[in-house]
Order: sequence, then C-alpha cells, then structure tokens
Amino acid sequence: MSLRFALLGLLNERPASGYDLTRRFAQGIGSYAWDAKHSQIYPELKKLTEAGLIEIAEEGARGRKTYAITADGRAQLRQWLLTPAGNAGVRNEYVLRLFLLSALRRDEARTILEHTIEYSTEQLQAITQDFQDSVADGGPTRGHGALAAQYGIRVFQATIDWAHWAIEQIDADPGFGHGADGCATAPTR
Amino acid sequence: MSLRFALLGLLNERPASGYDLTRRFAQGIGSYAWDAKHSQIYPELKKLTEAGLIEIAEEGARGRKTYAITADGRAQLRQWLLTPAGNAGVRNEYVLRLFLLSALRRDEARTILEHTIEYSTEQLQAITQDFQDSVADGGPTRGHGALAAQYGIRVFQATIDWAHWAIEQIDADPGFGHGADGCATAPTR
DNA sequence: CAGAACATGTAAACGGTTACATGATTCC
DNA sequence: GGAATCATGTAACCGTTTACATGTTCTG
Repeated sequence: MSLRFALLGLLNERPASGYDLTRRFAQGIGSYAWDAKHSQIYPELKKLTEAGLIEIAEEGARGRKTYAITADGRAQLRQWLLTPAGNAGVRNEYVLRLFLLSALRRDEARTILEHTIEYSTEQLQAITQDFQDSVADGGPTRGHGALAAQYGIRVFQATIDWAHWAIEQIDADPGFGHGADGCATAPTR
Repeated sequence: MSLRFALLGLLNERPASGYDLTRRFAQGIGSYAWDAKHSQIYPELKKLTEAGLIEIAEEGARGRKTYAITADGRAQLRQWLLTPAGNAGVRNEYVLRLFLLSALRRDEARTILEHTIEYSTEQLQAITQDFQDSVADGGPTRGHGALAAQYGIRVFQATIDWAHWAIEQIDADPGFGHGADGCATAPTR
C-alpha cells in the first residue's frame, strides 16, 4: 500500500511521468525511505488513474505521459498521512550488515566500517550537492526538498559518527571476532 | 536472500529456536534493520537445515527445536558480509511519511513531527533500557549487542534533532502546506 | 548513423504478509 | 480449570524483483 502513497506524495509536489518517478526512486527517496522499480511504478500509475486519484495531465513525445494528482488523490494522501502508523516492516540490507559485524574478524570488520564511512560520506555530499543544485535551479527549497535532504544529511552523519566510534570499540575489545571462521573461541558444536 | 543471512547472523551469536528468533525480529532488529514474521522464519530454518548451514542442536519441550549454525553456515555468512553491497532496496514507511509532510497543513505537519519526537524518544529509551538489562544479565556487551544498540541510539537521536529543526522550519516558512486540501495556492489542474 | 538516454510496458518467479490451524506448558 | 504464553507449522494472497520486450528522440 505504501507505494501508492509514495507516488501520490511525489505527484503532489509536481506532475511527473513514470520515467521521472523511477529516477526519483533510484536517487534520494530510494536510499532511505522507499524504493521501487519502473516495472512496479507503471502498473501502479495505471491503477491510480483508474481509481481517479491521478490523471494524465499531458502526453508528450516518445509516448511520455505526465501524471498529475487529483483532488481525490490529494485527499487520500492527506488522510493516510494523518492516520498514525506504528513502525511498520523496516527493511535495510545495509544496516543489517552492520548488525552482523561480530561474525567477522577484527580487521575485516574494521574494513567494512571504513567502507561505511566512505560510502556515507559520498551520500552526504551527493545530498548536499543535489540540494544546492535544486536551490540554484530555483527548485523547491521548501517542503519535501529541504526537510528530506536535511533528514538524509543527519542520518548519514550519525552513521559516520557511529562507524568511527565502532572502529574504536572493536580495536579496544579483546574478545571481538569470536564468531569468525577458524577461531579457537568458536567451537563448531 | 537477506532473511537467510539475518538468521545465520543471529544464530552465529548464539543458538536459538524459531520462536526466539521471531521475538528478536519483533524487537530491536525489526525496527531498524530487517523485519520478518514467524511464518517466514520457520520455512527458512527448514531450508537452511536442509542446506546444512544450520542444524538442530537440541529438541526441548513443546516441540521446541534449538538451531545452531554450522561451520558451513558460518563460512557463507562471512562470505556474504565480505561481499560489498551497494545500498539495496530500502523500505521504511515511517521515513516515507516524514518525506511527504509538505502535503499537510502547517499545524498538521507540526503534530506529526511532535508524534515523531515522542515515538523516537520512546524507542531511544527502550533501546537504552534493553541494553542495560542485557549488561545486567551478563549478556553480550560486545559484538552485535553494543554496536547495534549504539547505532539505534544515534539514528533515533538524529531523527529527534531533525524533527525539532523541521518544526522550526515549517513555523518560519510562509509557503508551507501548499499541497494541502482546499488551499488557494494549489490549483486542481 | 550509431550509441546513449528517454520512455513505456508485460510476465514469470520470488519474497513477504495475513490468516488459518494446532497443540503443549506454565501460571494463577 | 482457564488464560496466557510458548511453540510450530501451512496456504492463499499480494507486493516486489528480474528479465524480457519494444520503440523514440537526442547528441556527437
């Protein structure tokens, strides 16, 4: 059900085609909120159109269809947002990997954490850059743009800080890596 | 594929039954890394056993089966962790909702952000409490326990800080809520 | 004119959720 | 003895991914 509202939310900001929406999922929103592929987006846009929540605002070159949210769609989006939702099914493979670090040897875990710092730093810079580009283009400095960008910045910064701290921890911990292959402290059974 | 490694990872820490694993998903790990229900966990444990990656270490009362990871399973887990993974399909409905706040009126968005602060504060306290309980019980203060708990603490704290900042932003922004129902700045077409 | 990017769609296979279903043990 | 908790499983449905499939427009 969330995909439907993710699409309504993006279309509420401004009209877009399936192609546009696919790229937006592949970029920012897909990295920390919700991901979707074009093969899921196109059929969903069709359903939303049939339900009257969005409409084709314009048909352009190459079969391009620009969709816009309708009053009905906006009402449903608002209703969904105003309905409280307990923390539903989170899925983040990257974070899962961070959780399982104790299965690695100290040096391996350190390498992964260093990659995490590198990766998160890149993401941080990408968000900052995107945001500044959007400001320069006269794009939305308010609403979605600024709030979401700032959220991403803070979460990635927290991840970087955590990874630095985690490296210190594993370096200081003599028992780290007990679950690693071929280590004497890990009996097979 | 990730569920498989999530299970191997948890079993690498210590042997557990399907029931134990279900509870651990419902608690910490399910809130910020990976979620799964018992109906998915039990069949997966069966498959992992058939593949020789885990084994039944003990059969107890009420049909309880305690599974333990095998050397093979540990090797596969380690291999997976050491294989770099670009940020794969993230899904977090709670964060998605935060992204779409600009569809609401200022006062509504503020309410949601206040709920976010409240909720994240509770989560923060729950993690801190769980972690302290686990230390008091002589549980693992190393590996998974400490690193994961600290990660959760930092991410929830970042969310709280962001929400405070976001409330200030929307209060200061005269254009906020342009996408809300019945607002003059949002023409239907 | 070739290759990249734009643009949309479908189908099979897989993963995940909800609901159904059952029974044992413990606690009060 | 009844309720809560422990404990495991299956099936139908729905959401998601991967792979297949096609054609257009722009850029160099």
